[in-house]
Amino acid sequence: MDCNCVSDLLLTPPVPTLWTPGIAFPDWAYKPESSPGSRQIQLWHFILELLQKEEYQGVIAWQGDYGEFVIKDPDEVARLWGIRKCKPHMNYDKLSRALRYYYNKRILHKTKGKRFTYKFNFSKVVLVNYPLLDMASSPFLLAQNHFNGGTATPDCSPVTPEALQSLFPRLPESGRGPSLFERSAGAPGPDGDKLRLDTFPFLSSGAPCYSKPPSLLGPYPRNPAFDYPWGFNPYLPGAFSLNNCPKLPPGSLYSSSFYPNPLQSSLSQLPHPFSSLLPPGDTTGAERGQTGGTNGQPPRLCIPPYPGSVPLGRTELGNGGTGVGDRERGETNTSIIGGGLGLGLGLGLGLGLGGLGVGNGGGGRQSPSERRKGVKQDPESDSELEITDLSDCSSENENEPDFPLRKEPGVGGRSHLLEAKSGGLGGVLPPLSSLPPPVSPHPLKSLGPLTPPPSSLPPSLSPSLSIVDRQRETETLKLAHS
DNA sequence: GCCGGAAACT
DNA sequence: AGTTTCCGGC
Repeated sequence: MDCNCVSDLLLTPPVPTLWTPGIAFPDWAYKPESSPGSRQIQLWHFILELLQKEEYQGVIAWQGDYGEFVIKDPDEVARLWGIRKCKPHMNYDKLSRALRYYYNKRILHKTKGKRFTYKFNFSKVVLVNYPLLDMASSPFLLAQNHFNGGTATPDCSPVTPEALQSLFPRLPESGRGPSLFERSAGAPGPDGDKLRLDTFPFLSSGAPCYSKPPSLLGPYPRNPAFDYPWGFNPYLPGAFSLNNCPKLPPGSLYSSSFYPNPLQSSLSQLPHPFSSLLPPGDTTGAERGQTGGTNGQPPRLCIPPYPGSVPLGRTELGNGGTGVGDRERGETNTSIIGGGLGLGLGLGLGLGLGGLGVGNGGGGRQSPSERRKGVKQDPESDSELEITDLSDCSSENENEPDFPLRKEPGVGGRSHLLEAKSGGLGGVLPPLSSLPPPVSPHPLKSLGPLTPPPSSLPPSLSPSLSIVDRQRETETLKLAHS
């Protein structure tokens, strides 16, 4: 029997579902071209997913520093992961091994001295998620530099609303609070909207812009405020569902209602350093702990007051950065945008969101005991087997027992929990009380699906294209169009 | 508990 | 590639 995990649901209907407005992780993020199974959820995705859900707070939760989380119930997390991956024998030991592989990738690192505590390197996560982002011209980068306190170079042109618009042509309009756009009279709709720059205070900067940001050239001193400048927004409703192992109606997993308006949520949850720059009146309703949820759900984010604004600037970071070298270990929290960009531009954004191996099932895989000479008993024996909603999640090996199941916290109620009306974001935001320390959300993340690659587009416009190629192509197309 | 090598699996 | 599985070592 096959394991109907996420991949199955994601693979058919190819793109549309994935491009549902508001989806946190666009289709391309899953690197469909990389391998047949590239859409399978990755562990860190899963971790983030758990982290953002209140029902799993007792299992795993943000704690401590930015991006730091504690696995309160390792066994349970492992079990859930096992369910997701259809690996009945998953345990914390194995899961943690997988987590350790993230050390090298700079996605995670261990918080030394704290049991079961890890920390996300959000910028890496972001980079991984935004391979298409033109970092070279992205004003966001500038912001980063600004926040890093770099020095200016003369050749910076301002970021115009038009520029932003071109960068993020599909920025949706937020449903509540200050709109991200100002409608231009003549041209309603996305194309007629102008991005409200005041909504992106962090984009502006009178400060310096760099032809080559220092932060890209190497590690920079740790500054808590900038640890995760483009952090993955742990508050964002997940792009994943815990229970996609069982057959569920696709809608329950990826319907637009499942996701909040990412733009709104992201922007309203500006990264810590940026959020502090928000104009007092410009934080969206979601902020300041208002009850603002459109669905009556409490807002889940808290944006600090706005100390002032900064002028705009644009940078020309043509060549991104240098590669990042060494792995980050321990508490040293370096990297971030610098390293990330370097990796992204230099290495072609190596990490993909997608895992490999389509759901799968099948396979004539040897059992561990067969594989190894040593006969080792699986600690998770069949003794406590139970079956719940894993019915469709067969083990990869017919001989293997099913999952030892415990109750799944809120699995059933999650979808409604996460429900958010399109355009509204409050609904999915976690309650302030459950907020981890302000972690930087990633504004771009929501902008992500800059444009779902229309099926009509030439194949070359596929996500697999390099940033540069893509850019060129896009421009070419534009020209052709005009 | 945590680490990371090694090999296998998808 | 991203785990999964196992394992020896600290």
